Amino acid sequence: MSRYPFRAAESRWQRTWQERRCFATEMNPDKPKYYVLEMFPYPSGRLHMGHVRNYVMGDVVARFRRAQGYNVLHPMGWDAFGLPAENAAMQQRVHPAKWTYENIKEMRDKLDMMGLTLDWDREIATCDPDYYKHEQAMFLDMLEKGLVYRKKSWVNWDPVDQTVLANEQVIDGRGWRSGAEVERRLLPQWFFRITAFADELLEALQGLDRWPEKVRTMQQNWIGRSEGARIRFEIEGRSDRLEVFTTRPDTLFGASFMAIAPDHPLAAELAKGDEGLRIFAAECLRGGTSEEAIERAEKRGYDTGLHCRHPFNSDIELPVYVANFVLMGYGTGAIFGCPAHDQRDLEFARKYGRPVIPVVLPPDADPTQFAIGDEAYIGDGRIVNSDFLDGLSVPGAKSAVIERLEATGVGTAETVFRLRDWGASRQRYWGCPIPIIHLEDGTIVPVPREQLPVTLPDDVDFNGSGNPLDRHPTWKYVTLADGRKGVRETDTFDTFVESSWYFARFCSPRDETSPVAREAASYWLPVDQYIGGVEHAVLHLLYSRFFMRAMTATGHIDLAEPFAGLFTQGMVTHQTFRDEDGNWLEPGEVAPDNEGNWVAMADRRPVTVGRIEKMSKSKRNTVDPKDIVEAYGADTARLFMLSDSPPERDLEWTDAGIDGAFRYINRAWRLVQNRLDGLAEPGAVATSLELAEDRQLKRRIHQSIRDVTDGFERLHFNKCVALIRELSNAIEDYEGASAQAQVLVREALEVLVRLLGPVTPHLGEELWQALDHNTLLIDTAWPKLDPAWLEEDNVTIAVQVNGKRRGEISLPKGADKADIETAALAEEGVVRAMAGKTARRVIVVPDKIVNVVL
RNA sequence: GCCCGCUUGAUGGAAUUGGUAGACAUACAGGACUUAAAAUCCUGGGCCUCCGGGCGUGCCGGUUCAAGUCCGGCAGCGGGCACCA
Repeated sequence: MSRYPFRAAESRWQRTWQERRCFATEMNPDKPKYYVLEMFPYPSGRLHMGHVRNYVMGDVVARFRRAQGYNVLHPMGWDAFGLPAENAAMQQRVHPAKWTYENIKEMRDKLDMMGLTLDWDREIATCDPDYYKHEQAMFLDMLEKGLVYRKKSWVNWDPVDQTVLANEQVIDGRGWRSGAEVERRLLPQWFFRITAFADELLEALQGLDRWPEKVRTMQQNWIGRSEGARIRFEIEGRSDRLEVFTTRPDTLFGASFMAIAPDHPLAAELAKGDEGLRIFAAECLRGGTSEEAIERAEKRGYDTGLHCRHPFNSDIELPVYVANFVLMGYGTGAIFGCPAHDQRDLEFARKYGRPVIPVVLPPDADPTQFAIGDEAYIGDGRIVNSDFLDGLSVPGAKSAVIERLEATGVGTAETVFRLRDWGASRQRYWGCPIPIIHLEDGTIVPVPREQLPVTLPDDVDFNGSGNPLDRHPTWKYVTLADGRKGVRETDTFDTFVESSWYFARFCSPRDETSPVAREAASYWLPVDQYIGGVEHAVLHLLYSRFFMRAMTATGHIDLAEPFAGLFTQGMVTHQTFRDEDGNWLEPGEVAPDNEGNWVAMADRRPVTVGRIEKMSKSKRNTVDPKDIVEAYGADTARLFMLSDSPPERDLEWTDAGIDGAFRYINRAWRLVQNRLDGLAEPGAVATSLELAEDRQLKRRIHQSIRDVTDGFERLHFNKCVALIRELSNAIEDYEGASAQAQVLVREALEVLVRLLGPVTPHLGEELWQALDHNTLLIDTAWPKLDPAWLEEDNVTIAVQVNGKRRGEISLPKGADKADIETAALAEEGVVRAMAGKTARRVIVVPDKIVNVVL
């Protein structure tokens, strides 16, 4: 039994594609464009299965769209700045640049073995000054436009990585990379004013109809828009006011205390003269948020002794507390407490003996009986105990209060966002330098444009704590043209800055004068299909949406939404194994013994089969793509990646699965080899078929074209694979041998090979050549659907009696209702099930189903 | 706590607008070929059955001639956010 010689074939076709420069892309206004992009990798040097799944999906889309006649842009680059390079520098004494570029080379080679249609002419690495010089210039443009600013702020400090983290990088109070508990520090930082676009970023989510609902919801929650009112309370004995934000101004008459955050300016001021308050505030602020998850249940407060005056009723006394549950980072850092209608306020009021005054009466409640127990009432109802608001609904009362607040100058309607500005400074060497100079007199000036880029120094000492740039003996000292002296900003950008615009750079990757050439950008952007992990649902995707708006505001581009279509693929998972001592074992180190129990191959000791988890080095459950490609070929790996599991779900890696894919590759190859004899000439198409079996195969061919096309368009790769296998099975089962049959088989095989092309491109080329074509499959058009052949001659119609299937009838398609009913009532199983009774009603859905109701 | 998603054979999963549940695979069982094994090919199967049929898409209820699909409630699993005023 001969086998498909995949090793020779794959390297031969990869060489052919490369020699003919098949994947080099150019603008062509006469063709519709299609920009497909996978989230670019961090060049760790290791290509893992998650990458492979991601890039294979993108490649299928690229090849499919190309066959459909699109001018496809499918580039690749490297998210090359970041901590691992610096860590490697410290541990292995290798320069981050050297380490990074060596990894890039390594990963490029590994990617190439998958047979991807990447246009390497457009390759970019974000650590290249030719890339980041544009980023520095854009930063200065944004600074001029007020989209960048510097402010001292509390930051999340990662004590292990010795750097600042963005809020998005803090997970459960721990650094996203180091896992260390985050501390708070007050540092001057550069911020991107993402909040300037808060409303727009939220509104525009509506239009992203080719994004997963889930991602849009996550961004919506992250931006977190709340409508309410800002109210200024008079403080007895002081001239200043206490400003609060509330979404429930309708409950203003239910207020019974005020609370401010421990780090509120007023609290800080009072703490100077109040030792107890200072200790209390310090306790509240200590530590990360993770420990607080436990003590969260407890609401704690400190009475400042101050009192606020209720804006509409001077009889209501409002003592001011510093409270641990009020956050400085949201609203104004101060609230009025309305215990009856807010759970936190209720718990606080019960503890500190503040009155609980219901002001919203639930619709079905008895006004004389209603009282608040352990649970605040947060629903709608009729306003009571509230002076001029009595009798109004909640929304009605909101407007009425705001109107009165504005009339009396006490408050205003206000919308606040949970979203905060993006702190982008990092105290690290291996990042893009922030092009700023701090002069001796304390002023801060941009690096003069003609001096850009500010490049990183090569001679750096990585042994020491904090930022190596800061310790460099000479790099940071500068003298301006006018003689003023200063030091460079030694912070570098968060690496999310680079990834916020790389997709735009791919349009004109070598442009010297601008980040993106206008013409190229307007031709290629937006990205039509972006594919990557859902872990970037908020961070990278939100920053990129901001960056396009900021680049538009600074005149670099004219685009709001970078990604018209987004797809988030699932992870690649694998079974885990542990030995008796609890050590993780690699899949290659274990095997089932004769009784089917898993044992370690080395010493035959029993092994526990653990959970199926994401492939990771620490669990040792990874499979190296290189091993798979060497053993089975790239096409097998590609096919397996796309089979069975829907792409948005996790894919469990199994040996049985890869074997199954490998078997199909060989089977498809044999199918073509076995049919070559006597086959009609290339391109032949069967017409006017008489035999039923011929017509059936012809119909199957066109159904396959229709359904596979639809499947690829919706990225339903698993269904496409199943459909292609069905077509293979149909061709295998077809037994016709006439001259006409040889034409039909020729047509069927050519369609099969073209449908397979995006998934298994090397096999595709091999079979296309075997079918006597001297063109490349990569240059061949997608098969054309002829809807005329989709029509069935006869249709099978199921017949139900009282909703239960009792038989089926076969009739010409389009038979009229009366004929269908007659045939259905005469069907043997139907007659038996009716047992002599008369049908009360017969429902006929032509060509589909009949239901006889007794 | 709040928000979102998911739940279909032994397993991964199919099933446009409600219209023959289980496509396509994987695993398994039986057979063919072989000295033998691998590979390959063929056959089988949701479960139960007195062979008429009965029951089946997490559970309970509803709408409908007809529900995996729609509605209400519940449970389990997964994910996101989390003292957001």
